[in-house]
Amino acid sequence: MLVAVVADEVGGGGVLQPLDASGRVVGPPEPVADLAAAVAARESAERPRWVWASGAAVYPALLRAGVRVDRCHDVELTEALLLGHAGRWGEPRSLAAAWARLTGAPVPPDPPPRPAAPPGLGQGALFDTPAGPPGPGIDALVRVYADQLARITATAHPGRFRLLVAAESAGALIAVEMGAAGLPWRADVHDAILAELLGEPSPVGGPPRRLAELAARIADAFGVRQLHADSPAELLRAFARAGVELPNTRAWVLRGVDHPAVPLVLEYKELYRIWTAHGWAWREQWVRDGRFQPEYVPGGVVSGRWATRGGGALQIPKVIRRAVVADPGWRLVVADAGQLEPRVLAAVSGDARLAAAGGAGDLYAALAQDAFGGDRARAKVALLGAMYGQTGGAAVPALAVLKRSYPTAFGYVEAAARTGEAGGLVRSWLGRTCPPSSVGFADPGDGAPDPDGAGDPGSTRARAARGRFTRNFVIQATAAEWASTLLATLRGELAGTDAELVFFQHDEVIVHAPAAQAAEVAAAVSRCGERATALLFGDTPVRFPLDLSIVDCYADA
DNA sequence: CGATCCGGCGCC
DNA sequence: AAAGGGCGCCGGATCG
Repeated sequence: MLVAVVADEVGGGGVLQPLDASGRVVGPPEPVADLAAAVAARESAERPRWVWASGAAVYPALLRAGVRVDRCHDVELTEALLLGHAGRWGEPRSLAAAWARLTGAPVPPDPPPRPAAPPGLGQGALFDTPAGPPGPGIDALVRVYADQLARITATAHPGRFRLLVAAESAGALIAVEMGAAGLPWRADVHDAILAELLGEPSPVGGPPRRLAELAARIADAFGVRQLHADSPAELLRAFARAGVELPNTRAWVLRGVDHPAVPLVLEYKELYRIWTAHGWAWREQWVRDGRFQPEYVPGGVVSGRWATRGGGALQIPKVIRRAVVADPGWRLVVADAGQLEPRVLAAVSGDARLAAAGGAGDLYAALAQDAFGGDRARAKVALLGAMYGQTGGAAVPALAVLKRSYPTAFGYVEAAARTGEAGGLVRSWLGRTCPPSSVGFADPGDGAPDPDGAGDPGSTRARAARGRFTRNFVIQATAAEWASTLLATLRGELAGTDAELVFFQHDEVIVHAPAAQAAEVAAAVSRCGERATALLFGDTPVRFPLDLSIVDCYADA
């Protein structure tokens, strides 16, 4: 059963429209005065798949009203996937835009992305329904949905694309729920970490004690009175005065320099970053009532990975993770898909020999045993180099071994690279399509000098970069699909329990669960990993094992 | 002056 | 050891 739903602009009402399995209207539309109540009643009665314009727009208000739904079809996310598949990446994806394309009307641009809102803000209905012309009605929604079903059927692998759409739509629900739940965060532990690393905070908002000390010692080492160690330009000048010419001040460049300031600068950079990116100001802005509540953006990355808006949730430094602590009587179930991308390559390429290695718990070790004379490090370098497009350094001989022993897998990523270099598009396993090369490049031919050709899509350098991007895309995007599928099935398993999904980072998921349920949750995560593998790849010999731990503190996982 | 670019680094 | 893919975020530098 399907039910299309649109929310009124104001007042909390809306319209429901039952559909049959093929998207055809069944009976008249039903205006309701209390949309949340109507959705809740229908959900408990028949668990329909809800068809709506955008989960990100519709679901937060429902969730605030205490209504959870099991399944949905997210028209906006689906439109983006379908446009990409048709090589029309970047065209407006809103329901209004899709409706306009269907009727030949002028296509409205998508609204600009809303800026990041710290917790406590953005919770009002005001933010969900910004003032503007009324959106398309229920008829438009129903017809765009039917059109999307037809376009999905016309894709190269409709079954896979349906799975992609379902996982992407589920992701929209999970993102809203996970953002609302938040990651358990102990502000007192966070402060203790900061005090230990940085010393006392400055009362006037300046650098904390240890940073100030380091800055003074760095200035001393250069024999100057004062120096902004966080300014790359000043650092370069200071090193130049000391007779050291550097191309930049990146950490790995500095590590090769013999100068007494180097270890101080490296320590300064590390601590400075923690202070500015995850220090006291960050904690005050993003942690409320013991929870860090970032806003997740499913499909926010072209490869299908999630992004976040504000808070840097996907870049929490390891040292700060000690502040992520389960509530008393609860546990964190942390699951990490180890070696996900090489396993994806083994599965999608159809390379039987690599797939056999992928059946092992340690793929790199199996590879080493099979073809690299037992040298695990070399096997790892070869596989990563093949997926990232590495062309130089120690990876070269290892890549030659890989090419000889696993020609099918090697050929898979090579073909993706050649397609990209030639200006073509590549797709993930389920059918997500990469953006065209024009995206992300400045308009060429504006007469600006560009000696190395970095910004010119036609240059050798740009073509090579494009090849590395498409090479990686087919793997990274498929890995994201495996992870989304796991997440969607796990959400289903956790429904009706007290356990909550609280974090998701590319290939890693955290569930906050009552201690007594933690073992059961861990088993569920395992099952969902196996189900994701079967849904994507059928009966592949490749395994996708999860590193599972049940801990009080994220840092102990 | 604010807006935008860029270097640098955190995560995967 | 060196360097390939994807991001977000910060502050400094620079632009208009």
